[in-house]
Amino acid sequence: MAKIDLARRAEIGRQRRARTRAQIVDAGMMLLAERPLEALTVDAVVEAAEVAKGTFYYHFQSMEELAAAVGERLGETFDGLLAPARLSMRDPIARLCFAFKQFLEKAIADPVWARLVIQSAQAPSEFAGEVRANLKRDLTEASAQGRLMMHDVDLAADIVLGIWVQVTRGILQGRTAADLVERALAAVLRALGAAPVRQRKGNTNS
Amino acid sequence: MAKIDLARRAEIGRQRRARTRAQIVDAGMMLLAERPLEALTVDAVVEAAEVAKGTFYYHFQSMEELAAAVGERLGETFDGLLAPARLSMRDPIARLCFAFKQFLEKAIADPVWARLVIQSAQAPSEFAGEVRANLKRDLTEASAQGRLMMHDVDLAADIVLGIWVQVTRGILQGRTAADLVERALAAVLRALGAAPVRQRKGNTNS
DNA sequence: AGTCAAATCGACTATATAGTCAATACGAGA
DNA sequence: TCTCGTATTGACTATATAGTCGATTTGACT
Repeated sequence: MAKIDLARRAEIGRQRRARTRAQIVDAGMMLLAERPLEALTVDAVVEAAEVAKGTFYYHFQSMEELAAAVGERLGETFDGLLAPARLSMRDPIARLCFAFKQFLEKAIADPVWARLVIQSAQAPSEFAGEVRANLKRDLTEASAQGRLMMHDVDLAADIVLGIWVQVTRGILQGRTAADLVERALAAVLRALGAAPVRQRKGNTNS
Repeated sequence: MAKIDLARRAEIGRQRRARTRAQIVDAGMMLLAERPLEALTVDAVVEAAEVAKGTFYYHFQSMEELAAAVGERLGETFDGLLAPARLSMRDPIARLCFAFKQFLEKAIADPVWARLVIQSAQAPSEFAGEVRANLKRDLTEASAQGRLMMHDVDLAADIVLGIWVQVTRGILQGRTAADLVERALAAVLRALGAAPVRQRKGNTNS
């Protein structure tokens, strides 16, 4: 008899499971920040996560699956960084500027995050694709408003991404001059042929 | 006695040795174009080069040493691409434009080369440092002539390199619009705040 | 304290990779 | 054809890594 509540059991399990899984993903983030996926071993992950090998395979089928989980977590940090922009900014160029600054400032404040971003930017991952898609959306909108000198949106996206990634690399190597973020942003806007965001009726943020 | 000419013997050996070594470096270039050094195995190299494992270790102490040799070869292709510029162009911005165009056109024509360049641009290798140093030299000279809106040479270098690398990535993914190279170059010059090279007395190329 | 399903553990087998070395092949000159 | 210094070979050992699975622990609930 003893009709135990199985659903409850499962719920408890899910919580414990989530904690351990998070440990493994944390370790994965740390390690993927310093070496590419192909060079990362399961043994290294389980040692860093302080977990047995079997536990890894209980949570993930392969390293690729872990990498996907790390990518998802990274995507969440992006969403967190950009949340204010989505709410209040209607101007596509203002959004672009805000995101660019946020990303560079985050990179300055959190080198592990920066390294992870750069590693992820290498391979065409799901995460990289999403960033690019959002960027292209803003650029297309700005272009439609006649605010850009460039009309090849793909090229424009490559220019923004390229400068972003390379400046982030520079930050990791200690090239952090005064006003770096503002200067880099100004260069991006010049490259795009976009005037710095001016106050227009109801277009900029609050 | 039979006083055999030992120097001659060594010379013969050196020739055979050089052939085999070149085979291994070729294989290394091919493989390093598709995966990072940390993910490359000696077995994979010797299989691709069609030599025995012992032969690899007879020529190189480690994979790192092979990577260095590949880097050197890559550097030679750079020199070859830029040779015309060194001879005739006194204008630093003209040199920069020429190099930028050469590199992108080479990337379009030779995807393996492009992949290898991008992989090498990742880690701060000796090769990457040299490209950066040359670029900074030209940018410093241009800045001294008052031809640049930017005065942070490191940032300027990051902008040029970033756009170059990202556009090259785009090329590898099939984003090769018409006039891509010219448009990308124009964007770089706008970002730097440099007017397109105009004919000045004795400053441009022949 | 006892129960039990879920989660965790770590020893174990398979395979892959690094690095070594004695044996062999090569080839120009004697 | 034979010699001999040099280059090449591939089998071999040792180590690292992937992936499995039965044993063990955990913790809410009874």
